[in-house]
Amino acid sequence: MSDHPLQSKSVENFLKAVYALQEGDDRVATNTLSDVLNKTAPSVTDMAQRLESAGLVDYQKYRGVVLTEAGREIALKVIRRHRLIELYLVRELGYQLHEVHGEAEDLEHAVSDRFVEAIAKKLGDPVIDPHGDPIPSADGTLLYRHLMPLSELEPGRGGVIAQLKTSDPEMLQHMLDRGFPLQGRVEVIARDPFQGPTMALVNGIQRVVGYHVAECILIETSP
Amino acid sequence: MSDHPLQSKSVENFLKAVYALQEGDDRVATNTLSDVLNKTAPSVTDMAQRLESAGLVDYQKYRGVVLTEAGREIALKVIRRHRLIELYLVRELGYQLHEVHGEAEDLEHAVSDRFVEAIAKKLGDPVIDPHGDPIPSADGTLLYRHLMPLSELEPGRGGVIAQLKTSDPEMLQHMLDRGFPLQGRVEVIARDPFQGPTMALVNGIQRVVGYHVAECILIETSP
DNA sequence: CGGTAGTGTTCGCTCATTCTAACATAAGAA
DNA sequence: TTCTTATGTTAGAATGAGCGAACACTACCG
Repeated sequence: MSDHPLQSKSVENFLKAVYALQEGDDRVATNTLSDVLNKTAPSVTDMAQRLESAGLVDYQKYRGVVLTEAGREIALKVIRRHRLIELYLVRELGYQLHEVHGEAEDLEHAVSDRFVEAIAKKLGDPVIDPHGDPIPSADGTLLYRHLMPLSELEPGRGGVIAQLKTSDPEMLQHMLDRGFPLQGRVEVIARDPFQGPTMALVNGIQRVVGYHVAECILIETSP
Repeated sequence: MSDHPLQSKSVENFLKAVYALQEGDDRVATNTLSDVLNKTAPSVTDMAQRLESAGLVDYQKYRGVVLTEAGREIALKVIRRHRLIELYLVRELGYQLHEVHGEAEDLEHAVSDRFVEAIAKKLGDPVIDPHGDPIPSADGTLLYRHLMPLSELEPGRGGVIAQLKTSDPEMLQHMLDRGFPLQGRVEVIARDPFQGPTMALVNGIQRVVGYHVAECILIETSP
């Protein structure tokens, strides 16, 4: 079942990265992938060519890659695994939010479909992972929410913290340290210009956070 | 932490196999390993040489391998992982006994120490896995029990089924089908000669099982 | 003691994944 | 448009993991 011909850790990570970087129909540059995957550019080009001939991506010399339908399916499956595992680690095994990414990164390539569906069931078929990312359903459907970065919310506007968009454990920890937990009610008070810090009320307490971090705090806005 | 230089799936499986085959100080033949691991003989020799120079086994040309202390440590760690995972799958995720081996076989190479200790804790630091095998403790200690194969128990003698010593899901299922569950109280009634079937009472019900299967049903004997 | 059957090793290759160094192309500045 | 810098690609090599075919060693039989 999960023994497709080309299904190694590197392939899965490659497809996952392409999926993440490819908004809409934009082609993803090999060098961008090389950064994200921490591989040298030639390695990426090579993988792109191999996956092209496996029918998982459409690769064109000097023009980057896009996922084919087959590639997208695998990417979504891997993402489903990843996010379910993260949630499972938090809910069942007492992991802290900042610890789960690394662990899931390895496990997602080792678990069977049987395992994934067992934990999904145990968790009650969740659609949101502990970072607030949507969990693709088994058939590849994603919950859609219109979220805005905290950094773009006008003073006076507010909502609920819906997603902490970073896989860097340090940044995640920083967000929590600064008092921006998932599900927190937030209202922007002010923002300094020139990409300065944002001041906000979170659950009634005044908080401050830098611009680049605020970009990664996504808000489900309320009127 | 778990990023030792040479720690791949193949290495871990190799060490695990050597551990399992090496009773006492006997050297393990490369061809025996080649059978167990489902690899060709040259592959095994090759691995033996690589692990020799990594200091994990003592390999001597034409004389097979034995684990070094370092190799034994890794083997025990992998076995601990494997057995804890099996128990976890049964207890927490509703797996059937015959399903766990395969899944654990993959997961054991992907989980972190953090994960292993989290499930160990959740399970209450168990010392026996769902097949009745002892689970090595974190520092490598194994519960010792003196067990006898059902096939060697004289008629009239009995005890408790302590271990189902097979990793073949089919055989495992067969044992359960024939009415020999772990923890069952068993008393041998009779045995046919020439490696014939054993007749026994299990939890008061009369059961029959073939010789080769009875060899794999281990009994904690009572007087 | 010598020869053969069986066991174990070496050789030479392949594939996947990665790297560095050298080359090629595209795109914007002049 | 030409040139330069950015960005990408090929070439060539290494490593880990395997394989089949050919060779080497052991051990036992006579």
